[in-house]
Amino acid sequence: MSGPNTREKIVALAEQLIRTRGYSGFSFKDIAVPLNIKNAAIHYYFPTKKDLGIAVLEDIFDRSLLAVSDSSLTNREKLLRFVASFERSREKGLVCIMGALGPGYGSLPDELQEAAKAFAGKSLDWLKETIERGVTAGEFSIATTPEVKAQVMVATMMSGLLLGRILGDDVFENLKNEIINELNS
Amino acid sequence: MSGPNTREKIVALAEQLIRTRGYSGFSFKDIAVPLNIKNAAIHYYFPTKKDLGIAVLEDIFDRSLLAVSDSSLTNREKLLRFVASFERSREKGLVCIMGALGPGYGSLPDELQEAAKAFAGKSLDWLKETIERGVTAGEFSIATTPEVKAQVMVATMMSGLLLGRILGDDVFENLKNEIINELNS
DNA sequence: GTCTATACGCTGATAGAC
DNA sequence: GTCTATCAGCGTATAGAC
Repeated sequence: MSGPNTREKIVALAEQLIRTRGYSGFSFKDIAVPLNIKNAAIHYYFPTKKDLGIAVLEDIFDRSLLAVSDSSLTNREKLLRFVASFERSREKGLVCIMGALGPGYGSLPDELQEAAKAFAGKSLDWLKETIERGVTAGEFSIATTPEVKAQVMVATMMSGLLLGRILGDDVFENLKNEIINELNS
Repeated sequence: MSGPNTREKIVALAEQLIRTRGYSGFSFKDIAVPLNIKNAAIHYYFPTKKDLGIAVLEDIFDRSLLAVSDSSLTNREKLLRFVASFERSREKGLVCIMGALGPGYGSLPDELQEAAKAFAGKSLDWLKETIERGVTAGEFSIATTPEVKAQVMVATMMSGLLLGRILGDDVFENLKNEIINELNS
């Protein structure tokens, strides 16, 4: 009924669920029903829930790298794309994956914790290097180290999504603009 | 066995659980077992899980107001106390309550969503006013409006806790210091 | 106030047919 | 690949005894 790309549909829906309810907040049923499959079909692709979680993390990482690795872009443009990706999340009502996994982090399966840690580390490394290059190229300036600036950027955008959910779009917009404005100096 | 303050013990443990695992990540059993009571005893105090969640939120709000409402403090000192409260959370491995509820916000019971919204709104209002007064009194200066500055402050501290969990204390320290440094200008 | 007992749907997961 | 059938355990919640 659902074709040969069931696996991808499962991952896509699982991502959405994790990013709206958290890892402990979704079940196999939440995937099986909308996709018109049985939970046994999910287990065929992903032996355990943890495996599904890891697949989601890998999928997000691949896509976010792709969205941002166009070498014809300036470093400033890359960072703006990074910010824009949070804006698209906001529009869909999703929080970022780190924001989704952070609260329950300590009670996640070990492998999933490691995957999340690797994801976060690689994201911050990419940001740091992009900021570093942008500064060297004179595209913008920063008031602190590239590393701390990278942390401030994710922290602000991540919380923008979280607070935006609770308090409304204005908060997200304000936070986003703070980051963009600082990229113009 | 547990005396007349069972209710308070339940709320205290529930708070800890919500702030380590999220609302959907803890169960009545997680409370009953360590407290040596039966889950029926919890239901005696809190008819539903949602009621317990709301009680936790109210408890946190009362305590955080108390910690910060000493009128002999300068506004700058009050803000530093606000920052320090996140530091204590960090030491205990807890995220802030907004960070804990944000990810699953849309799937929380309606009443709990409203309580969280009210909590967040009141916290930001207090911050905004304290910042405003501090600026007027010449205790420090800000580069944006008090409202946006308040949002930046919570956002940074909140994410500090979330990212700190995944990536380690350094990240939290960096983020915290960014906020403190800006209070020295 | 706290317990025992119980309801009953949901949970992640498995075995085996097709 | 997907299904049916089934599992043991956990989830919140209730009734009624003490």
